[in-house]
Amino acid sequence: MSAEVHLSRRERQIMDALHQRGQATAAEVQTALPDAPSYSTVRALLRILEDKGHIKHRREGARYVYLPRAKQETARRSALQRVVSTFFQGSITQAMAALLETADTQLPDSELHKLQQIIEQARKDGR
Amino acid sequence: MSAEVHLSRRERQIMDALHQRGQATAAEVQTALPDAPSYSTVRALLRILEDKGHIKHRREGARYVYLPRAKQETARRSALQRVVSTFFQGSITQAMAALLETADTQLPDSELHKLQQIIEQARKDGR
DNA sequence: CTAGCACTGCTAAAATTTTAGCATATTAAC
DNA sequence: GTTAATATGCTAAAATTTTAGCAGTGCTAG
Repeated sequence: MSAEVHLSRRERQIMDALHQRGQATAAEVQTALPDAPSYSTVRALLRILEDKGHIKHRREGARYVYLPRAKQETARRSALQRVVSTFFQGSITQAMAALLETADTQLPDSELHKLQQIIEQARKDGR
Repeated sequence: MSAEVHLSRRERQIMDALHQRGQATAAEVQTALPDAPSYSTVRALLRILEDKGHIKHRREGARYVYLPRAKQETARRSALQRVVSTFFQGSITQAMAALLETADTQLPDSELHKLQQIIEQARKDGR
């Protein structure tokens, strides 16, 4: 379990695929990768990632199902923090504003309403 | 200018440093990198990134100041999209909710108020 | 129980990335 | 205009990453 924090290009791609899906078999990961490499390549990388402690696997019949070791919530949080600090100088408000504009189409009013409620709640909690 | 989209580990680190700062000299990039490599290593990578078309440089007296070639807004947008699709199954609302909780400390009420206004505006625009 | 299929483990070669160092250029001070 | 300090350009070696393929294992159908 090397404590390496910085993933290589392929390793990151695989972690992304797993985060997106929650879990996946080697074959699923393979098809999910850009410029999909050979099957045995994917398995080698999965083994490396497991070695490094980033993922774990569960046996399911004949095969392994891989999943991230960190809780989804933790992974989400740190991904967001990275983006906010790298691209928005740490301003959560700015990031949220950009997020609103990111939508391909306008968010449905119901979603916007939800957001208003969430923020309203945060304001109350803050007191 | 190879059209390679997927950056290597170091390349990504350098792009992050540049995005965070807007622009930087080779020396500044060097100190910004985790496990800072030698100066000439940084210069080599900067040249490679420029080759690939990801960054450009401006001469400033004796030295170069490097900066991302993509507009900040574009970079921000695609970074957010990646996070939303990888970690939030595409749900902007969920991402925003998580963002609110991400704050180390509660966001100041004034910021929350700003957000409410932004959302209010979005609702109006949506009509 | 056994053959066929689909999977994993491992090893080593290929490809890419990362690195240092030497050669050369530019600036600024004197 | 010389010199010292600080840059960049380039090349090739070192290190890491990525890959394929072979050997072995477990499942499942007949």
